Amino acid sequence: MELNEGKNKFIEAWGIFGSEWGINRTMAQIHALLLVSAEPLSTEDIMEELNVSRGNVNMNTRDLITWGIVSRVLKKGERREFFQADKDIYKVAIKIMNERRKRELGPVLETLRELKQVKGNTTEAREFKRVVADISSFGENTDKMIERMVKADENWFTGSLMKFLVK
Amino acid sequence: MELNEGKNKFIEAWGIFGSEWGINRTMAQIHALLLVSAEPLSTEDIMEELNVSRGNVNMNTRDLITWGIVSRVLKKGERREFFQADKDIYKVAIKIMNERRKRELGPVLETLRELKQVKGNTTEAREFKRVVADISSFGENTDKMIERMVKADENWFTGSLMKFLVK
DNA sequence: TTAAACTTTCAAAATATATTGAAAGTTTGT
DNA sequence: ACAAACTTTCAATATATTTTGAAAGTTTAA
Repeated sequence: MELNEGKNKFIEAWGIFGSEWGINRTMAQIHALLLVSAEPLSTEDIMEELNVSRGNVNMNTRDLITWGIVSRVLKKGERREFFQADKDIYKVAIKIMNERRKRELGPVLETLRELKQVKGNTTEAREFKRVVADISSFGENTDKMIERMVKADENWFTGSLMKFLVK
Repeated sequence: MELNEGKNKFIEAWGIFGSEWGINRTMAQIHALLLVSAEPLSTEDIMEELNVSRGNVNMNTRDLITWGIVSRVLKKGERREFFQADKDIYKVAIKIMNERRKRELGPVLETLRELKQVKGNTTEAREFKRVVADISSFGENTDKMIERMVKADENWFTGSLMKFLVK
């Protein structure tokens, strides 16, 4: 397979994978394109490569930046901005997990904490509280686990954790 | 908070959380409703509780069944089927992870394996293959990790793993 | 064998999400 | 201060996904 065909296949695969996990296709594709580009790309480069509009590229690059996995870079002598993806996949994975932890897991955990306060001592109420407490405890542990991953260094992640889990 | 209000809040929260993770809202809500119901529910019960159509309930309950986290039950003397969710949240989480592994991770890993065969020995081609190999290795490890979780017993999950990660 | 009780299907409609692109806004160099 | 070069915004449009509900299909009991 040729390099260019490979890049296109990667962009396509990453786009599908992203959309299966609630990330919009273009955002995932821009991320993929930047991951496999040797050089940082401009808005125009991305527009051309993926056939999407300027507005779309602007929105999604900004979004990728707020996720902390893409950064703006300046080339000397150039007025416009270029974009570049962090190519360390462990850092990327941890940043994504951590952002989703904060944005999506956080609110659920808060709701679950409230729900443990439901009144009543009937069988039904106790059963409800048991289910909620189980889910809550599972969620809190997942939350702490991701927090620890963020603090740990890459070596811990690839070394100790992977050994513990996979070997 | 009263039990009923609590149940509704839980159903709402679970629906939002699900849709953020690429699971349709009704499916997540049906799952939530079954999780907090003391008794198995019929199609009609679910239609009424969530205000959705018969077709929608039918599609989504069948989908939940293929995920392995909801089962049909029969009540004696009753003609129709009732639905019941597995309330062991660890089992549920592992089943969901494992299904997503098979359905979504699998195809990506296959593509990545192909992409490692890209021709060329230029700096650009080597850089591409390095990025692909990194992502591939991360993905394969995640895949193996989930496979091990499936095989392990609940105690390993709640005990050893959580201790290793969180404590 | 019939019909009532129930489940499933799927084309059409509704809803939600993503994308466009032109206009407005901003920055920079002269 | 100006205008060229660039970025951002957002209402309109397009696309994708979900939901509906009536009709078709199936099962059961008498």
